[in-house]
Amino acid sequence: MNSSPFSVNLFSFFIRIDYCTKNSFNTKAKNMRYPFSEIENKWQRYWEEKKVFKTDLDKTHNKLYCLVMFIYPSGAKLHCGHWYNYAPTDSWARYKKLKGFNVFEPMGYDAFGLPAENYAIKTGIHPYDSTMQNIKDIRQQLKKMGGMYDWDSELMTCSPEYYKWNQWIFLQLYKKGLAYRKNAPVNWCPNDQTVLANEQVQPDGTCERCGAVVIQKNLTQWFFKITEYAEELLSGLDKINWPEKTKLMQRNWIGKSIGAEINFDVDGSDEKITVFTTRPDTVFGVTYLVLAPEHPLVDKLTTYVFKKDVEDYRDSIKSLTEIERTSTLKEKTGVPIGSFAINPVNGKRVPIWIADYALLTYGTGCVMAVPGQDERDWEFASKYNLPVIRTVQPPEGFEDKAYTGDGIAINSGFLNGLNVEEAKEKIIEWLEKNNYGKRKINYRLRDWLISRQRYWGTPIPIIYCPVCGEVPVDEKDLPVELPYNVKFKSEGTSPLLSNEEFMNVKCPKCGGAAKREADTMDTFVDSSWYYLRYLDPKISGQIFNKDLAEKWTPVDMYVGGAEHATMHLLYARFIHKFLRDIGLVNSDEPFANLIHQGTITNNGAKMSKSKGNVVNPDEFTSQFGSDVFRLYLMFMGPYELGGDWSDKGIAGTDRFVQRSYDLFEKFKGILSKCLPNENYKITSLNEEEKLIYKKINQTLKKYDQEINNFRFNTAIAALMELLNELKNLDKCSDEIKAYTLKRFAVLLGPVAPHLAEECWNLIGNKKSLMEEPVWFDADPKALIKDSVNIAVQVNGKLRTTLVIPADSEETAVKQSVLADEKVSRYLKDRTVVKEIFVKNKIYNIVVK
RNA sequence: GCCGAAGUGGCGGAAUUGGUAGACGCGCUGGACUCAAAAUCCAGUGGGGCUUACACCUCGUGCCGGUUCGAGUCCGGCCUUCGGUACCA
Repeated sequence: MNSSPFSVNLFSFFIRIDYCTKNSFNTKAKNMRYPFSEIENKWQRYWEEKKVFKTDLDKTHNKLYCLVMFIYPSGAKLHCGHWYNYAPTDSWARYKKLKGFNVFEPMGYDAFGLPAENYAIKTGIHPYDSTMQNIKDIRQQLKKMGGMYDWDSELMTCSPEYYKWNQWIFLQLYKKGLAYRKNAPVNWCPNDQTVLANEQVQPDGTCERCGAVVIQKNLTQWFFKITEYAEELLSGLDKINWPEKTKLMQRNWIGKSIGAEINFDVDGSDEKITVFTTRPDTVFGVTYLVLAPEHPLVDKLTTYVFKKDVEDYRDSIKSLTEIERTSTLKEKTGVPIGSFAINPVNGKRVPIWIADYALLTYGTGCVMAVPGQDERDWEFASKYNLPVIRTVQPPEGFEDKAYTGDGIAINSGFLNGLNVEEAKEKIIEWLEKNNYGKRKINYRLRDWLISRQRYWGTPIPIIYCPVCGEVPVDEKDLPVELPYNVKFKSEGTSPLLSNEEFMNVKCPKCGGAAKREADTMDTFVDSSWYYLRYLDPKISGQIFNKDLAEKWTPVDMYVGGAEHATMHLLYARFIHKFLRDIGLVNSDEPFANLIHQGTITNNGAKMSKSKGNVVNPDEFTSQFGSDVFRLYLMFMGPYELGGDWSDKGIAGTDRFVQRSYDLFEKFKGILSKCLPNENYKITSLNEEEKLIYKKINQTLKKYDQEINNFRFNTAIAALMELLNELKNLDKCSDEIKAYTLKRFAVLLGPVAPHLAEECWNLIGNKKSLMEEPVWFDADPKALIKDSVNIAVQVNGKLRTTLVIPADSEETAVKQSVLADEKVSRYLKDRTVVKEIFVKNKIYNIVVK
């Protein structure tokens, strides 16, 4: 080589490059100590080829149905939020499998829905095509995650074999009068161009899906009569193990109120006004009645003089949005209509008003106003100078406003002197006896509006015939297939209208020309019974395998987001109860246990494609592998809490995996050297062995408790503590090494499934861990502590800690306590007043 | 407004029935290895004080008060954040 300066430079330059490359290769090699990609592929292939996760559903002994809410196959694919939902739940399922349960964990696709259709409007790509593509991608991602899903049970709601049974359910409900059509004021989302159920409108009056402000429209729509089950939906909550807050939300949503209906005659008219009240005891204090402005009686009862005022008032209400109108912040408004009602209990003539605070959709749409006992009535009465009569004696010092508490009835004729509960009973008896009213329970829950003016959903199986009217499709003609060719222009009418071939049909009754219903069903119908179909998703001729459904439901563990509290989780309970009533299932509730994973946000906002803040798990799994990522998600914090996304700590779980793998590599094949006993006598072990033997057994116990209760973060912390302790495994006999590593590998099984299989295999096991599940219980003898640390306090302040033999009695402890200089110096020149001793915990001396 | 949950180091978070606050991890600091860096390993790591040092003292779980020998934990009154709900008679 020529030694010109140039070439020397060039040479050193190359050396440098070479060096860097080598180093970066080394770095990589270091990172690759645990070849996750190879190992994960290997075990995923093994599980799949050996059908390790195919559940034998005929074996119902120890059955455990573990379910996560199925996935909406959106274009954003799997994001961190999905992983956070699925991976820990899968770890729980694996834990149960290792413990010997026959676990069924299926996965499927909630494949109908708006986003795919909106995507079609934007891009022209058909919802079917985009959905199928998304499912294909998501299935691959799910497999890479390493879930133990039984892929033979996979289902998608957009297949005719599935949605046929949505239609079938519709027809069964229809037969029983539980699916019906009515004209009603309904929620309309101007952005999604469809109606929405009450449950799908957010508190601020926006659309649950897209956030647009929802408006009210009067339309004729299909409803499911969920209110028929209101009482059972309420009482059933006491029988299921769900988070209290979720049950409370459902209770509030159902909103049961107990009271009475009271009939008021109208002066000079044959009409009666029936009001609903929870406070019939206050009826003597009625000073006016209020009707909802839209109430049909208003037209009949408004007197000539008041006609214009009433019309003007109604117009002024119309210009307000529903949110403005129903906002509690807004001052109540109203006008009198000129008529008077007669109070049945005392014959008093009271004016009838209309006001925005009376809602047509609740109760009878008519309210008896008792300003003395109701805050809203008080506010209204003060504004319009209406009289106030107190009927319950307020406590002394009570200031000028409505009194809603308990007390003695006053100004109330034959009720005087009774307390609220007694008065309620007595007045209801009186009303019923005199035919002026009756006991009545009302619910806030409304019927479930299931029509959607959209394409990508289940067609409603109804035909409209000019002669026969509304005719249900015959069951044998199901499914009413969703045609492929339609125009995806969202114009507030159903896209199906654009397909003549679909729309025009012969009437099943008379054979004449008729039209199909062009609306589709709310996709929450699909998700109301999918857990039953999973058990035999290909079954034809019946909605699901009844025999298996009776054996396998209710679902033992259901995991999904809390945002479904008053939607999916309510609808599914309703449909389950209906299916029970028509003899298809034998349980009252679909989900026996429920857990909500917390929400993973990104910069404070929920991850969504539209917000552009979706964190893609692929970047982490390609760098660290699935196990490290799963571990990290579980280690982040309490599962039910969620939190804001940060990848800051992922290095910690990566190190844990690397170090664990190193340890097993180091003691590769240990089981071929020796077979460890079930347990060891502690006294036969050397000091290091003793410590490790105790630690592994303590960990078995702790881990078991933690993971059983979905406390993955502390379960993993226990494994990390164990691994730290295993630094000294070298100093143990081969038997103890084998004993410990066998158990450690099993503990890794749920939380790091691929790593665990590899480690299990490394130490010399032939069968895969998941193929032949193994679990070890802790040796109770190893859990016994022979010495404990007790805290020694003087006046409640920690002065020292002492190591003493476990279960030492007070007198023995006292000696060592008093002998300690750190303690005795605080006792000098003081008198001991009291001594508190808690065995194995604390010795506290109180001095003066 | 009402209902529910939660506030603990620089950060994520631990803490059985009231009994040694800060497990585990991240980050940071120092050291070892290296020509050097990365990786790895070892040690330290709540604030303040004091000491040559070992040690010791003191304050600390959103704020104020209470119960108790002892309070992150129980009680009363607030503050903040996040969910749910919105005139439901």
